[in-house]
Amino acid sequence: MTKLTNNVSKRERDCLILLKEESRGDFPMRLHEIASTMHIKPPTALNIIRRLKSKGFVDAQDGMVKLTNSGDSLSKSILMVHRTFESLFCQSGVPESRACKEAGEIDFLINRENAMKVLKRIDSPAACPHGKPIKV
Amino acid sequence: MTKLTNNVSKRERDCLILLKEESRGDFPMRLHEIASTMHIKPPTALNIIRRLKSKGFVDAQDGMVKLTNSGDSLSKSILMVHRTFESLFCQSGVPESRACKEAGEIDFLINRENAMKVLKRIDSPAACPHGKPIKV
DNA sequence: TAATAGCATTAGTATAATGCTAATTCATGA
DNA sequence: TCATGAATTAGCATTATACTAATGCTATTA
Repeated sequence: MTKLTNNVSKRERDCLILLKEESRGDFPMRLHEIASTMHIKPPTALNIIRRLKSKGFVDAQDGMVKLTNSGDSLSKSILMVHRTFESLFCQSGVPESRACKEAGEIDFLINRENAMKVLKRIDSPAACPHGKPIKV
Repeated sequence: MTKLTNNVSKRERDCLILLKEESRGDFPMRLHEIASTMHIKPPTALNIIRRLKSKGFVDAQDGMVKLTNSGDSLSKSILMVHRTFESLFCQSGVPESRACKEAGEIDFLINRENAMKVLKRIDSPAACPHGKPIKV
């Protein structure tokens, strides 16, 4: 596969973001919850979780899955990039939902520092179109 | 793999762009030339070429490889996106070579229409940092 | 307590993309 | 004619992605 900046694949990215956004506080997610949200079967989800675990981004035990500190900061970083580009697309006139989708395809591929520069270039909006803060 | 907007993978993208930029006029490229430029072995290059052929983006015969009309317009489209984002990164203060690399990771994933909107948002530069025209 | 329901996990399979080496074929020029 | 260079084939490996079927485990309920 392509060599990735953060060393996560698309589905691993999806899973990280899911964990970051769905887990309220320290409350971990269950495997079957992850699977159904991602529209995949539990064994497939388990596979993704396993890869994330081997990379040190999640802790998983008996189907309870949560981000490690490292996974948490990676998620934050990806979300920052995501919201930056989402904002760019929206400012450019791309409808919100398409902007979000488009940003999701690239947010895990773009270097954090470069995204922060882009954020300044587009006038440092404080929040993405959904109202979520960009700098976490 | 991820479902891609243009239905090409990273290496297929690399190969398309190579063919677009290296072929002078109708002059096709040789397989071994493609392979060495891409830093891969001929059989690996052949594989990529075969996939591109099956998607209708190149014609290949006896190691002579050239873009079809469809491959040519896809390349143009990817290059437009590439130069747009390269310009964005440069305008943001990312050094030219890193801007180019970063753009290359995402140019084949981003929708043409959305990129055109972004181009307007960043003041419609006529050329990318290397001086190549953005709207081909 | 024993059965079952629900969830996790294992095993096995498949596909696509990416890459390699070794062997073979084929044409061309010395 | 023979050697060289190039393309191609065959075979293999890895990673990411996804599935089904079978198994295991736990906790609740009848």
